[in-house]
Amino acid sequence: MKEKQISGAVIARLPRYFRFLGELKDEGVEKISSRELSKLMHVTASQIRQDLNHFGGFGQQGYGYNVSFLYDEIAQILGLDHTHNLIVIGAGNLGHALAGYPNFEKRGFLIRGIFDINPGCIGSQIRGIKIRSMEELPEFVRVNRIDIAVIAIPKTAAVGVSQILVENGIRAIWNFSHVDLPVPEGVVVEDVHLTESLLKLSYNMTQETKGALRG
Amino acid sequence: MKEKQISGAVIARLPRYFRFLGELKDEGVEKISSRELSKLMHVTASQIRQDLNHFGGFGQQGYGYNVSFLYDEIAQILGLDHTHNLIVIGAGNLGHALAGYPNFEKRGFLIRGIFDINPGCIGSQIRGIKIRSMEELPEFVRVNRIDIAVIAIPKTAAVGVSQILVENGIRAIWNFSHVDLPVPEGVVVEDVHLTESLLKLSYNMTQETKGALRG
DNA sequence: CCTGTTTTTTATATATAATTAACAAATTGA
DNA sequence: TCAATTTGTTAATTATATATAAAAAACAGG
Repeated sequence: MKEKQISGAVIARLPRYFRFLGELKDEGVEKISSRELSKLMHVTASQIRQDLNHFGGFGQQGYGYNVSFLYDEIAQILGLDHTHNLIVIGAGNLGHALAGYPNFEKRGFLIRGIFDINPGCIGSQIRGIKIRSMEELPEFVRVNRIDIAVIAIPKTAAVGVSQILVENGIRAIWNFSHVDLPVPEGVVVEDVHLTESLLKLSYNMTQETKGALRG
Repeated sequence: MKEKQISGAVIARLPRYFRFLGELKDEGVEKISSRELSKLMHVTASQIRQDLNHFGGFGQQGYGYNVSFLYDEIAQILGLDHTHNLIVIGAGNLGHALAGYPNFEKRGFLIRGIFDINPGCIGSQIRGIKIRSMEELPEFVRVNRIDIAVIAIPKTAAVGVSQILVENGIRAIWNFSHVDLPVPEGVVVEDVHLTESLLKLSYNMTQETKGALRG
């Protein structure tokens, strides 16, 4: 009954476990111990065991973890046991790239629509999905029961659009705009701030250079 | 003389401070206290003060922080006081989007070349930058003193390309492929694994739904 | 079909790291 | 001059990661 709060750090590692297990599964590996997996992933075996134990005892003493079973369990934990309805806001370069990425569909994230303000591109298609005008957005989200919206528009427009989305029942926003979106309790936001990622890279590179100069 | 090791968590927050300070600067704000900034950024004032103090005493008691000065200081810490030479590997949807993003150039990240294996697109241009064949890559990196390579190609090719890059003196890789790149000491990698980000979003959304069902 | 040894998980304890709180010292501005 | 601010820094708290100990299962050999 009581909720065990799982830390964000653990959650953030889960998709990586999932990726490695998927690869092992594809290679036909049947079982793996935390020690073997730790060598593969370059994390401690202790951390792997503790992370997985937050969600249940998936392993067996003396045996290890069954790759296929663990893979399926993590898929369920990540919410991949059913499909999700997605829309992409913004048909610029980035929106185009995201809408055209086939791997998302493989995981059950189905792109139902693309929206843009530019009249020049409205009506054209990306991978068979029509680009619609922003005026259609509110009704489309409600009628098609859209779960997730991908925001790939400039920051000046992003906050306003996110409000419209929230008002019409969106449950999650994958935010690529350079702004922190204010959303009410219950709506989930995952930020991908590419510029910030590049700046982090720049910092680390600069530090390496300094280190090299010192010897 | 001795190196104070600054934690990754602090580094990861630095670009966000930089973003907010940039916005304040644009709005003409001259000074700000850690308390005001904390309200704006939704972090504790204590954390702001402690984070900034890792790099130096930029503030003044009774006054706060000078926005413009602090902005410039962080820019320097992030390595933005000089330009960087970039190349993009992969002229697919994502490579296209990244190569076409004007904000990177504004921050001093200059895209010097784009590379692809597809003969169909070699020779064409993105924002005036020619797409070249992969055979030209090694020499191009050396001759043009490329600092950073953006990897936007499938994982099957990514490891091989990263080795070529390292051999020719690349110092940092911004990795969008779904694989962990093995690089030697001194070469920096920043991963942007979009699928993993989406899975994290999916998990958090799933949890919210469960929470709502319980009431 | 046991049995002892090895493997490996799970549970627990310890160590490390990160965040928040507290406060003295400095500065401002009336 | 003095009260109100606000930093830099030290201390306390909380969170996270690692190491250790205990329990369970597997397996080889008789």
